[in-house]
Amino acid sequence: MTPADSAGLLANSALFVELAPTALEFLAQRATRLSYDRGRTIFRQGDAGDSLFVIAEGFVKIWVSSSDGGEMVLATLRSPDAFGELSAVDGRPRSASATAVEPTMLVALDRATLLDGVHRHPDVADGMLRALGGLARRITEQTSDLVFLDLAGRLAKTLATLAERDGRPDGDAIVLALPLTQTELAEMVGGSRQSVNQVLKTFEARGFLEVRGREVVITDLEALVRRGAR
Amino acid sequence: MTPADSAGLLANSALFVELAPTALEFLAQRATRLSYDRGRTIFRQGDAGDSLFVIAEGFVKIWVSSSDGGEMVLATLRSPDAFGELSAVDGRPRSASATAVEPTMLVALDRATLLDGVHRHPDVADGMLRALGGLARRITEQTSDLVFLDLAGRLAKTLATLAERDGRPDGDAIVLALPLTQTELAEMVGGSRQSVNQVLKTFEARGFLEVRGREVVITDLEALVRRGAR
DNA sequence: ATCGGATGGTCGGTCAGCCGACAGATCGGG
DNA sequence: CCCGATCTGTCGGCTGACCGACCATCCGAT
Repeated sequence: MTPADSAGLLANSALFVELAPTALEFLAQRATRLSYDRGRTIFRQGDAGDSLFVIAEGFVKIWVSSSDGGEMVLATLRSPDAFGELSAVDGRPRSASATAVEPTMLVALDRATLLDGVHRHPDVADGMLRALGGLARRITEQTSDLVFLDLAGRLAKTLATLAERDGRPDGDAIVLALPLTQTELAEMVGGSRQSVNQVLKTFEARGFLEVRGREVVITDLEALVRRGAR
Repeated sequence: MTPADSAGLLANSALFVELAPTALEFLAQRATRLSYDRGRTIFRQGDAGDSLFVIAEGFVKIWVSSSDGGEMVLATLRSPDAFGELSAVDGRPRSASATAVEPTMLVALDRATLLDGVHRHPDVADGMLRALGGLARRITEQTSDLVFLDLAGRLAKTLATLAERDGRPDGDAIVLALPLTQTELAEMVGGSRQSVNQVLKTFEARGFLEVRGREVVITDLEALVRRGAR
């Protein structure tokens, strides 16, 4: 991947849309490229590290863990999403861990480059501010969902969101070929694996979806959205 | 309150520490001042509005509500804390509501001023980025607490945090004279009023604290912190 | 001083969701 | 293509926490 490729990628990410070509070039020339095998850790909660990553290809999960082994998945991301913004912005330790769920290629920008970019090109600042704002909004919504919705509601909402982003239309239905196990799905909604499996089955019984091995075929998105509404 | 007073206040807030005098003046001259009676709504979730507020005096709670009447308190703030950053940064509707819990005076900066400031004074951009980063970190922690900690753990942690910020030392103990009802305390930790009351009593029985009407006297902060650790 | 609405304290009944356990299905590396 | 490891599906017991209900107390306003 050449710097020109990086520039094209960065221009796609929500962070740097509508960035002037000079600003884009400034960033692209200082970007580094990394690749990770399936299952590889990109960084760990508590680590030092100040890079921001933009996904060129692959699938990444962002998660936190508790001292007694529990895990919670905060987000699943694919190209052209970005992550690692927090440490890049404030220089403090990673607030969560990142793992490549599929073979993944990343473009990395370090803190110095980013701050430099912010100072030289105000549009970069705008992009970063919008990105952090979006992040804060998403987490806020996740927090209130944990309080206001029951497990089935949270699962319905999560599936509906995944369907919109990752779904492959197939007639009326939407096929979700997620690289996620039910355990990981459970960690996304803050529930146990067993309960998620059970809810999935009730959704199937009600005709909202079909579970086919690792695939979930959503047959009634409307109903799912309704079930996940507050 | 004069623009000079505003400048002094803004300089105190975490947002604009170490800001050059010229940048500070730029903001202070464009700031407006507002006051709210106890119980007054500052803005509501879903409203249009693009101002950022810095608290000059008083006590503000930030909260979200569900369609069926539930409420969750995301944060309680006092001088020189700031809020409303999200809409100020991205121009989208308010992600939460803000209410003055005590008589409150605010200094307001609107989106146009802020973006202008970001472009003219890179240090303003730094401050905003740090502020949003801190916000995202706090909410992330709150989310994982909701998943990993039980009600008693969340309450212990919340009380410990409040003690650090709002506590008045009294010998070995720390007196918390919160303008919060137990219902509001429950909304802060995502529990019911009755359960919070019950947990409070078990903490009292174990000698962690004493409940004296609206006041909570923390006698064993260490124990509380331990109970709230993951 | 008095009154009414808000707040605090407490009790059981009920239930969503956790957990351990186990069998069968499926996956993917060699 | 094979085999161990991982993942799915399901059961039943257990319990943290919610919820309605009720009374006592407090506080601010008249």
